[in-house]
Amino acid sequence: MNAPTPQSGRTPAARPRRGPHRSPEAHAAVLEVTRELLEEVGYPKVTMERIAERAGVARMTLYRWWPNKAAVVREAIADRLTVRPAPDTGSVRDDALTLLLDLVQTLTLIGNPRVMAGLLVELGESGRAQLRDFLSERLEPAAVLLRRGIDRGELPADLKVRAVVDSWAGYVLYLVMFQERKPARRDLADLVGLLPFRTDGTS
Amino acid sequence: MNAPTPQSGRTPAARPRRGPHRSPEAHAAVLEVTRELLEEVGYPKVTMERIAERAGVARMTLYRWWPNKAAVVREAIADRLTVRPAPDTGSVRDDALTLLLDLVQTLTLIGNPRVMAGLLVELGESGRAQLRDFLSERLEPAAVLLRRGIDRGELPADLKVRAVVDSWAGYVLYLVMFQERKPARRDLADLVGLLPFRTDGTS
DNA sequence: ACTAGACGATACATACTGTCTCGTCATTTC
DNA sequence: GAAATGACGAGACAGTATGTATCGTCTAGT
Repeated sequence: MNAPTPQSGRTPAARPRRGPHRSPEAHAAVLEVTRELLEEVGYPKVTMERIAERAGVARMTLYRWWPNKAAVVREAIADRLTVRPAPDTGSVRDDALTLLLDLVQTLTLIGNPRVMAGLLVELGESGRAQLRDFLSERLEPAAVLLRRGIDRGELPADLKVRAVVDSWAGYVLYLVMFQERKPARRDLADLVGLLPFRTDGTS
Repeated sequence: MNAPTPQSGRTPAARPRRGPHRSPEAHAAVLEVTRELLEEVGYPKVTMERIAERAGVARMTLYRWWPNKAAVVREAIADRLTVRPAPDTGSVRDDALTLLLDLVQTLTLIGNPRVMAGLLVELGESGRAQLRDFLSERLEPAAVLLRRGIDRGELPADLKVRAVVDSWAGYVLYLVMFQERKPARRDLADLVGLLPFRTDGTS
């Protein structure tokens, strides 16, 4: 979502500096510990104090690098999320399943209610916009995949790609966040099976 | 979700009591003000102090009737949610659209990120279970509607009802909560249009 | 050797939560 | 009416969180 080092700003050529540098171990430890704590005790009970203690740093050090708790949490999650291109094995049915399984993996972390809820709460307007963009970006490969299916004649030309993609995203988020259930391969296959394939309507 | 008066407990015959009674106006005002504040400033900034101030009661009065802030918020939202049966005009396509439009209305309140996020955060394990049950209950009519369609032959017998319902719920929640966009009638019609109607495959 | 600066420790102001106590006053029953 | 019941407001309080400021120390680069 955004830069890993909030303060460094622009230092394109990495001009060497005097004195000691920011400890990379501490940085990584903080993010790791934050993720652990989020899952263990839930957002409200993740305090700067607790993070500092378990990461083995002073609380001041946290405030030195992050403006507030929300920023720490945001970065802790952000550096675990990547976008992958849509697979292309020739079968929309198979590729869609692969893509959805992958999406489940991503959203199982971000969608964990203990994690996501805290984010949504503290994130404020701009943070929510970031999240929105992240999700959209993360879903683009699904749209690509569907359009490819249309081009190849596997799917009807008038398929509402947007509707399908949004319903897929919603499906996964709904199960993970609200039903707190990780959809199985079978569930996802059912979901894909709803698509109006031109060859052989049902499985 | 639960009882409107947390403390009254069991008083089946409403045995008359001496002295003054709990002010119904104050009670209603608190809930109303809480809803207002949730939308205005978001969960974290909704404090007991602010609620009390705007509702024109003492902070103590809040703690007299609710154990904590989460309880106030929960009740404030709960008394705005109801379950309605599935419509039945004879056409699954039309009925589904009606039902989805109605679902959007409900989830636009509960799904407002400012509201929902706070709930998820503070609600804890049991609260999330309540929410889960509420959503499931709220979605049951959709399943009924689809099964009716299958019985009447409008939809194939092997339709994965569960998958459709969950994807509908997810779709609406995703748009409302994450994209912060209220789906239009058109969008919902597209969604319904994805169903594999036996008569006339596409719209 | 010198020095910038990262880090830890500590103290601090502020804010919110939730508890407690007390005095006042409206309501309901006798 | 009169008395009792208890809802309410006001304020004090402890506990805990956030976020800021200051200082001394120690270390990695020049």
